[in-house]
Amino acid sequence: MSHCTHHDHCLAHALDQAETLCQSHGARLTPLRRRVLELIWASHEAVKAYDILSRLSTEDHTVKPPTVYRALDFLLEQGLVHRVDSLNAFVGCSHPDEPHEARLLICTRCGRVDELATPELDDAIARALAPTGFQPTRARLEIHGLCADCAKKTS
Amino acid sequence: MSHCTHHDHCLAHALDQAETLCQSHGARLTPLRRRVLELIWASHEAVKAYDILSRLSTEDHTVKPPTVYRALDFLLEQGLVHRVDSLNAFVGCSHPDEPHEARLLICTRCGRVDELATPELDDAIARALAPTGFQPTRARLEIHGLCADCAKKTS
DNA sequence: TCATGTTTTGTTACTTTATAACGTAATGAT
DNA sequence: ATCATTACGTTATAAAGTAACAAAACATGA
Repeated sequence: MSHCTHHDHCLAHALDQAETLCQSHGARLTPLRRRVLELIWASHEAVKAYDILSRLSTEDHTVKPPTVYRALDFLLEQGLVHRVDSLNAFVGCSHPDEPHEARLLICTRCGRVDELATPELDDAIARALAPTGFQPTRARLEIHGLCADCAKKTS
Repeated sequence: MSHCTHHDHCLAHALDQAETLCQSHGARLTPLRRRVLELIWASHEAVKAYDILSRLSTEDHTVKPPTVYRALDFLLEQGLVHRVDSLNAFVGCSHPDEPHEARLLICTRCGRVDELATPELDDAIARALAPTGFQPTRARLEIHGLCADCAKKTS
């Protein structure tokens, strides 16, 4: 998944997974919601709500902001996308089958966003939190820098 | 610092530290910038730019958004405040003397924002990152939940 | 099947958050 | 005092997000 020579596969896989997941959750992946997810998965970069809006607009001029934000809300609820707070943007979740917090690696050169899924990190956060008495409900980590590919090219 | 019965001390300390730091960095903590910092330190909660704006406006009606955002940019550059991406808001940095990444604990009940400064966490992030080849420049962690005080009250 | 409640989408209007661009004033160094 | 630099004022606009209500689609039991 890290090197994606045939991005169509990522896209198709993401959509398949979304269908399956929504069915098992009794959630309705409507054509609109599916289309938005598709636009988000058009790349591995974070996509802005208004970019989705303008792309949808070329197909259907009636689309307005609430349409997009509602679809995004749905996708967020289903865990199919993550919001990238530091960019006001949205990115497809690479493993929506098991719910998790967003741990994002954001390349400042190519824009690619990857997820960092390691239990060790979660443990470390839990351990750091323990002595504080803080009861977490949501923990989001966003790391900016150069992805491995871009680091190579730049060095 | 966690229990702050006399918040005036936090405020005074923060402003003193800011003066010292700016002097040692050759940066100018102008009255305006100082006032914005003061407003941010008026509480331990994250403050929105437009709230700062409206408070400043009661003193001086000429204040416009760029004024506030420029002051905020300065304070961010100097490491005197952190931006809370998940809230579009700003909070005073509790230890600006040693530069660091934002690791924020945000209480969803009382609004208080604290910093979680443990080298172990930084190490864990570095270790998690190592095998990916990702070269980080910025890493922000924002944890929402109940602070120790509010957790007690709620349980 | 059709009446009914629920969910989804359309629509209008607006709020909140943030920045670009350019002019003026204050400051500091020589 | 002059000049360069930095900070601040001002106007306008861009970008991001939501509230509120109407219409359409769907689903489900009588």
